[in-house]
Amino acid sequence: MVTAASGTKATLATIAREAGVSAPTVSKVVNGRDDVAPKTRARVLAALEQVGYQSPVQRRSVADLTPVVEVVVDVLDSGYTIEVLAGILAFAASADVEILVSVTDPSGRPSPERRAQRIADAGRAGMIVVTSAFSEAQLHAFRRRHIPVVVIDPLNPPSADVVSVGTTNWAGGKAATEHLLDLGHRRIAYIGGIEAAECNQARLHGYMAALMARGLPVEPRYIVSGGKFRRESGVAGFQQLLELEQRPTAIFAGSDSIALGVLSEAVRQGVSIPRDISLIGFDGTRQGEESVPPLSSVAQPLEEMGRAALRSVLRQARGEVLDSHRVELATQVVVRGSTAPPAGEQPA
Amino acid sequence: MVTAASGTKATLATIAREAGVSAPTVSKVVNGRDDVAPKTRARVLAALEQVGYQSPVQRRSVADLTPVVEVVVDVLDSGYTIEVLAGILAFAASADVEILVSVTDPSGRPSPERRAQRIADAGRAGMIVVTSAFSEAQLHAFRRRHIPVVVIDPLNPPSADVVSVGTTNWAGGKAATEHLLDLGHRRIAYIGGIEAAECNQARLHGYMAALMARGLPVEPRYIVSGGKFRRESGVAGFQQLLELEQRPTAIFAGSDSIALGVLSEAVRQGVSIPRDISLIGFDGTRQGEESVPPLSSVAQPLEEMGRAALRSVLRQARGEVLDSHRVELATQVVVRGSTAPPAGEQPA
DNA sequence: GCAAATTCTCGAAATATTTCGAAACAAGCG
DNA sequence: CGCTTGTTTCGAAATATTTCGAGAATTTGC
Repeated sequence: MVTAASGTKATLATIAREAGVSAPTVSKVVNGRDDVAPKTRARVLAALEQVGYQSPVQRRSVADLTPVVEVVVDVLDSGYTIEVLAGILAFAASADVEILVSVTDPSGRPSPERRAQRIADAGRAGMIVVTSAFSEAQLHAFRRRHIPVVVIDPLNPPSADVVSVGTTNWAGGKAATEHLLDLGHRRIAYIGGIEAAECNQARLHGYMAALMARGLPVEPRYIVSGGKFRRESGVAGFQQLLELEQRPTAIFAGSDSIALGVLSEAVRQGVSIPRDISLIGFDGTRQGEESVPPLSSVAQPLEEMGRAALRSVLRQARGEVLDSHRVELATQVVVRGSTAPPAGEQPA
Repeated sequence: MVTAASGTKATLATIAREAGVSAPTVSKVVNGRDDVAPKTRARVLAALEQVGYQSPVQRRSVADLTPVVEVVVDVLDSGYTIEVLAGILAFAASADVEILVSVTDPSGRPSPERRAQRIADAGRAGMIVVTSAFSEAQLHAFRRRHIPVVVIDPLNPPSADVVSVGTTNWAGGKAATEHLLDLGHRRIAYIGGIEAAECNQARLHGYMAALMARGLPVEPRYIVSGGKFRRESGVAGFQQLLELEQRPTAIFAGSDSIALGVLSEAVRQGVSIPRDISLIGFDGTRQGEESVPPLSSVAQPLEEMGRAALRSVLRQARGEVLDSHRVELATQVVVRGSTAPPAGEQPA
């Protein structure tokens, strides 16, 4: 992209001559006005690309203004999102960046296309997408405008050229299941979140891998999925599991929110946790820590993820080359009060 | 400020002639460049004032760009803050406003003065301060620049000319206490948050008013305070109350976070809630709703408060006159599972 | 199918901003 | 006090953006 401007600096007029249009038209393209025909726009864009032009306002804005990074979240009521956000904000304060939070309107009111357009036009230094599905096309639109994007725990499998931050979901799922196996459990259920989500798949497969490694069968009736990563999924999933002839003795929930749903439904049904059924969540949120009994969980370094994401965005904005397009932080099984050996058995 | 431009529209050149400088100089003043001598700047500013000039970028930015409102929070880990923020974001999405969140750095790194300066310069449409203490001087700085500010649940008592949104803390404190009294409790404790905070004082006085109205004495040993509105305060406060010779039979906690701290410490100490001790919180957060047992609480319409604050900011930004500088939304006692008649007694 | 109305494109002219260098002023030094 | 050097302030010229109107393209109305 670095074009050695041979002698003369690139000005609007240069581009205009190159593209065979007037200077105002080039200005309009650069500033994203919409009164330019697509064909003309393309021609100007090509010329722009060739010469590597930067408008003075652009030059200034990267230098002076404190950069603004837009964070897009889907819902704000999960402990997960909040802790990631807290990590981002903490790092932002020390890095002298401002954070603009927006919620993906489920109704998709400002159409995704327009959204992308606006974020780009508003001169954001970058964007962090938290657990939301963003189409490949949209992400591409940002890349074309050189706006760095980092996706945290992408729902869609991270394509090679999107930077993403996540955790070792597969390893975490395996570790959680192994923890339950080590306690002596053999009938272990998995209650998942959004079925197609990359992280859900990884956790589920980690769970299956752990079972298979011990020569245990994977029982489809013990795998519940189809909801979201939310309380209600836990409530519903637990009810479903209770109806089985042979109940599981332990449950691995795909998120802490789901686990908390299981927990409250268990209390309602008179099932004691961990005496009757052991329960382990995923995320390691503060909410899980504070429940009664405190929730065993696969802790993700949520705040660290937020920090890592923002750090990566800022690096990209500064034009540094990243070592890797995918950062995976380690998960860790945290044993608290919701897991115990199955009734009447000793740990293996 | 409305000056009838006689015939000719105001352009930079007009101002320049008026002030006896060149057009570029006027441009620099308008755009806040710093290579203009203070004296010259003043002269230009005066001419600008006279004619009432608005630069085209200004004209555009007020019309086109979606306004940005800055939300300043102190911590992001309380359910309170999050729900207020959710309310703000929900309303923002429908009102086509963007929300910039910043956390008040406890170290106060970018000095408050500079912060105010920057927020003003960055062209924010307004600002919402959540439960943070902002000095009168700072708020005044914003008012001078015509940037609307709304404070949610101010720590300092709201001065007459600052717009604030809050709830009926006194009435809520009274209602919570009355609920416990109605159940038959007579020894009722109060665990407060930040002692000097306006809302804490109001809740405490509501509590005292309810006791006094029934002819009951206010026992200082039943009033614990000095912490923050956080879990730890509940843990510590509960421990302190347990050491009393005559334990209270009911506790009114100054916030849900505090109540959750009490709850977990009670479990640890083997005290059953509500059988041994009744507990009621304040805020009505989702976290309280989801605890075991679910927490009785004085519900504040948190999301509604966020919405109300943003609505008020936008109204002010539009130049509308507000009916009132203080909005108080009603609280409501929500009885869930953590309150019951005292052991061995019947409700009155 | 054609004229009228509307919308879309684009560039000339008007306006605004940036760059850059030249005065004006200030400070250090022999 | 002259001279150099550095800094500030300002405007001419260069560059960029906006406005606005005229033609082209498209839709609408009949």
